[in-house]
Order: sequence, then C-alpha cells, then structure tokens
Amino acid sequence: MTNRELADIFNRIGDMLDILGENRFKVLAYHRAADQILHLGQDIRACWQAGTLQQIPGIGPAIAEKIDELLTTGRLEFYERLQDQVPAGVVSLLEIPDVGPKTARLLWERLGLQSVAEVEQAARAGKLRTLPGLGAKSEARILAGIEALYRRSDRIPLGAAWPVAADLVEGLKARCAEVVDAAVAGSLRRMRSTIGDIDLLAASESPAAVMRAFSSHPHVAELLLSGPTKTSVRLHNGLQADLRVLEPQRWGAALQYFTGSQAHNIRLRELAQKQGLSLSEYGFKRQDGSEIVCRTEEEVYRTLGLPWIPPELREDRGEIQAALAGTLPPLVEWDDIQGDLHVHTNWSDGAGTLAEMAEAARAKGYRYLVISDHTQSLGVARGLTPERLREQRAEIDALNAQWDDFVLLQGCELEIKADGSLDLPDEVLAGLDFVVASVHSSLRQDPAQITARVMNAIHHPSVDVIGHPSGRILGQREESAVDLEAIIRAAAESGTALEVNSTPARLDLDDLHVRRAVEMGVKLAINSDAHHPAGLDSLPFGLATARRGWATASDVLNTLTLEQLRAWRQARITGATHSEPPRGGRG
DNA sequence: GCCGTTTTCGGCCCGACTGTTTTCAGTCG
Repeated sequence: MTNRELADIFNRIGDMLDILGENRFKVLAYHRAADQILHLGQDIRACWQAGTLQQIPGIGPAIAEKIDELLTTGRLEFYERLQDQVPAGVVSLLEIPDVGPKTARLLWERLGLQSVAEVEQAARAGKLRTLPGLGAKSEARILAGIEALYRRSDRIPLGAAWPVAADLVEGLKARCAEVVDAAVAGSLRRMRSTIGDIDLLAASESPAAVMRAFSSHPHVAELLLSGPTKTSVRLHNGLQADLRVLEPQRWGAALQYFTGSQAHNIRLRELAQKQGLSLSEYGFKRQDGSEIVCRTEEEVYRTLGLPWIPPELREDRGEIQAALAGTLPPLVEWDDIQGDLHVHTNWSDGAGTLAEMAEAARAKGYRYLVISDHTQSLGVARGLTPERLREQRAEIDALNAQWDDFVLLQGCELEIKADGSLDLPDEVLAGLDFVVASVHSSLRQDPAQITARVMNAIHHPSVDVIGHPSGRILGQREESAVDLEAIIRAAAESGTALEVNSTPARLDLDDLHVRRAVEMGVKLAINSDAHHPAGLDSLPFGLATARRGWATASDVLNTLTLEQLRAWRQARITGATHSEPPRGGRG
C-alpha cells in the first residue's frame, strides 16, 4: 500500500466524518495526517517498520494504529464501518464546487441523492430549491458547479502558468494608474510544480478601479465573484484567477497571507496566538484591538520572532520549527549557478547549433556548458555514434579557442537501454568530459527491472548524473516504477549526482525526492535539458524545485567552478574522497 | 484526533463572499 493510497483513505475518512457531523477538529486531524503521509518523501512503510510513525507530525496513537492495521492486513475495520454509514457516492458530492459536507448530507438525507449525476438531475427538475436553506440561486450555483466539474481542467505546469500570470500583473500595472504595486502570490510564488489557480495581489487606495481593470483584461472569460476587496474570474485557458486588493501600507501582511500555503499560515497564526496576537491578511491585532501593520513580509515574520522564510519553503514541512531554531538552510540561488550540464544541439534533436547554444549560455553569465546530445540507440532523436561524437569534438575544440571566460564541455545524454546496458562502449565514455545517463524507453517495466537498469548506470564510473530519474511528464505520464528511494541510496554510495530537470513539464526529481536526496548527501545537477537557445531560460524552474527540497549551493553540482567540477569528477573516477572546496560566485 | 517553554486537558486560524436570511450558516482558501 503506497503513501498515496493511505493518504486517500484518511482523506475519505475525514470527509465521511465531516458529512456525519463529527467534531471538525477531528476531521481536520485526519486531513492533516493524510497530507503529511502524502508529502513524506519516503515510503511510510520504512517508518512503520522502524516504529517511528508517531514521530511524524500530525500522527498520534489513533492514526498510527490505523496505519498499522492497514499495512498489516490491507484493511481497516473503522473505515469499513464508516463506508457502511456513508455511501461513496455521497462523499463524491464534495467534489462539486460550493457543495460542502452540510449540503452533501442535506442532499443525501432529504432527497436520497448519491451521485453527482443524481444531483444534476434533481437540480434540473427544480427539486433542490425545496430544501431548507437552499433557494433558486443555490440550485443554479450547484448546477453551474457540476458543469464546471465536468469540464474541469487539471492543474497546469508551473512553466505554463507563469507567462499568463505575468501578463495579468503587467496588465494591472499598465491598465490601471491606481495600482501602487502588484505581484504573483499563492502556489505560483511558492513555485509548486503544478498550479491549480492563479493568485494575484495588488496594492491600491482605489480597489474598485483595480477590480474593473482586472475583470476587463483580455485573458478574462467570465466573472465568477466580485466584492470590494476580492474578485475571481475564469480565464480563457480554463484557469481561475483570484485578485485581492489591499492598502499599500498592508502589503507585507497581505503578500504573506496570500502566498500561503494555508497550512503554513495556520502555523503562523498559532504562533501569533501564543503571543496574544491575532494575524490576518491585514496584519496583527493585539487583544486591546490596536494594530501592527506590516509593509513588508520581513516585518510579519520578525513580529513572530522569526527570520523571513523563502516562499518555496512555506508548506508546513518543518520550516517554522527550523526558523525558530535558527537552522533554516541557505537555499541555492540563481547567482550560485555556474553552468548547465545538460543541453541538446542540432547534432541530435536540438534546434540550436553548438555556437548558438554556447553564446546563449555565455549571455547568462555561465562559465561552462555541457553539450549532452542523445546517443545512437535513440534513433528518433538522431542519437550520436562514436564517429559523430568525434566529429562533434573537433567542432567543440574549435569553438573553445575563441573564449577565455567560457568553456564548452563535450558530454552526452547516454541511453540506458531496456536490458540495462549502456549505449556507448566504455572507452568512448571515458573520452567524454561529462556523462548524463537517462532512461527514455521501456518506461513501463516492473519496479525490479527498471530499478536494476538505473542501478547499473549509477555504478558505472563514467556516469556523472542520472537524468530525469522518475521519467514523469506532468499531466501526461506518471513516473516510472523506478524505486527512487533505492536510487537515492545508491547515488549516495557511488557519489553519482541526480538531476533536477528544469523542463517545465518534467521538474524531475520532484521537490520531495530532492529533499530526501539532500538528507542523504546526494549531489544534485540542476539542468535545463534545453533543446534550443531559449530553452536555457527554464533553469529557474528547476532551481525553484531544488529550493523547495531545501537544497543549498553545496548540494548542487553546477554551483562548482569548472576547476572544481573537474576535480569532483576526477575524485569520483579514482575513488578518492574529496573535501568540499569553497565555491566561487558568478558575480 | 493531536498536541504542549503558559497545558496530559482543553484548546485547536481568520476573513471574504454568497444566499437566504432578519443575524447567520456554509463554503472556500
């Protein structure tokens, strides 16, 4: 039973208890436990076997016992009894926007409705308006919610949401003189890998003018709700966008609040309470009603006795405890990045020439760039044979003669073939400057098979990095069955680095496995996997993913200078232990 | 159901918006 399956069960238990009218804090406890399990970053069976379940925040004796029963027997009596009381179809009604536990229970008890389709039928027949507390408007609203549910678009990748959000922010600033400041907030500012909706914030003394400018933006398809401080719209691409407008002097508190996450904010408010303060998007309130208004986020955190916490960490995964203890990690930053270790050119399936890719990298201030075109067995990508690699080497050498501040390295993205063998002979690999090894084929092999393939590459002395280790494509392809925990352990032993692939649709490793890798002392390579010069621009998405996994510069291979990178590689090949040299800033 | 440098019992974040209401409940984030 996987973490996700356990989390699903506890979430459904929470939903069923909610519908039954159980104490809301008990309901919350189940949802919190589910969230913790889902974001554990390692298989919960390891904690179970080690007897450390109750060390996970939000898991106490009752839920630990239920986890034990589920993992031991595959069943949970408590859950089965609840399922007898609340039909699964009734729980599914909670998926309808604006239908919560109270309404779901009402629909079930008074009209016997047990599916979204039945609710839709009843609404069309005008039956919902006969229920206490519901009128014609609620009925129409629920019907609209069901239609939205049917055409619901899934979460979209971070990299796809950014340009739209940037357009909206720019639009606000350009179209409305009353806007003092505007910014992206929410999960987008926290740089989650996928985005469910776009949260925006504006500072202004004239909210109404800002709301008008927002709701008339060309991206906007439909006005969902509108009040004096908040407007929600649906965009033409199907995404929902929410805008909050606040007074400029409250900017810091508002930005903090609206960035979330919700779980992080709840923790902050609990801290505030202990100090006799109440925290909201407007700032702090003392018990006598006087206010502490915060113009910056730093002031919000300082008032609570905390250092400013980077948005990427605000998920209630230990960052507040670390901030209290003064042990927040110094996260890797853009200025730390010295080069990109994985790009393609028109020698294989890329669109740019060697010179074009090199100049684009130089323009970013990089000191080096690894050309890692595909290898021969990936025919669709015109993978390189040993002969063509030799020809490419000559061209790279010629290009390198013209720079004294930048170096092109010759590498490859080596195919890990379906039988686990590598796509180039050892002597060819040994002649390259750097090797990224990746799986592109037979992604549906069983866990043992595909894990063994990657293990083989990890233990090869010429392989420096495992590329996009999970193989996921966001919204299209689940990760392969590869045992990432085992891969991370093996990488820690062999000194092989794991990639954080920055392509917006990949972001692979994900933040949770980055965190696990950092804990295990594994080096990360934050790479763009660019297939054209503009593709280099996606590296910040991988950088953010690494930051979400608590990575510091010393965890990241491509923060090393060229000399250090070469020394790191040499030390691995010779098996020597290497001390950590100081990093040089890119300036 | 979880949790504790104010607590092992008694708390548990806070506000906006909507609809159906005469002051509030439900939902959402």
